[in-house]
Amino acid sequence: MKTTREVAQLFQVSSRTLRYYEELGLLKPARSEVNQRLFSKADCTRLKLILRGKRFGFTLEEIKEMVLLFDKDRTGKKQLERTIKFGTEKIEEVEGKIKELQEMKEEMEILLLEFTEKLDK
Amino acid sequence: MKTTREVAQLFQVSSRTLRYYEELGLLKPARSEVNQRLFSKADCTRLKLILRGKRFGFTLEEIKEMVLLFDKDRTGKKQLERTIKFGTEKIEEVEGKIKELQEMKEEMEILLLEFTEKLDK
DNA sequence: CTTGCCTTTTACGTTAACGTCAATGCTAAA
DNA sequence: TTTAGCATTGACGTTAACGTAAAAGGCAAG
Repeated sequence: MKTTREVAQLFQVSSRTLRYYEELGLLKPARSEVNQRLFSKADCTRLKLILRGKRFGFTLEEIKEMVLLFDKDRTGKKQLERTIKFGTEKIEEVEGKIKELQEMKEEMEILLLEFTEKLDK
Repeated sequence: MKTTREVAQLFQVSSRTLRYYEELGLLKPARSEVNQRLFSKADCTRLKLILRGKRFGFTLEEIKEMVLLFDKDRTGKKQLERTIKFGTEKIEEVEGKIKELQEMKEEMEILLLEFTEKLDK
């Protein structure tokens, strides 16, 4: 169990950010006897997911949607089917992003090559 | 040469957004005799780059930096070298993002598999 | 010519994602 | 016991990226 300060340092975010994520229902750290936040390993994993989502331009609302869907124990068949559908969609989105990034990379490499040639001659 | 409305529709952004990008120096469309914006093919290409950057969570400031660097004719050797260094860094960033996305995809696929198995039995 | 639809600039409004500050409280050290 | 160093909850401030409304003008149709 880690304190706010520890987690903040570990992930390079402010304590305010952690409180904000809790406010939005993205994190639910336990509390000590004196009401201090205690982050479990699961909380840290979740935070990692949140920060990764952010790095790819997802909003916190979108991230919440994803985290909550993949988090809860989906028992009912209907629920399970919806989760699977959602997951499949998200995976396709990610695939699309990967393709786009690869295009981007190639274009940048071509540009870079041109510049390098200019430099060489 | 396309008008604001045409470009806006084509890229699914508002006219305000186009004006805002011009305000920031990201776009520099020509003007007609009656002072209306005219977007060349180059402007459209640039807009495409901007929107792609946004989709990956870059801020408009970062995008501006990239667009301007890759845009201008870099003549001086020093300038060229700096551009190449910057470009190399950016490509590495993109590579990192691709890797991370692939990890993300794999994790999601594992999760999905678990859910699917639950459903099957 | 005037009505309607487009554009322009100016300027204030809005929302997400925090930053920052104040007031309060526990507690370990001096 | 007082001082210092943490954490807590409000609550107001800030910034990026636009939205939106107002005022003015071009121009083609009726």
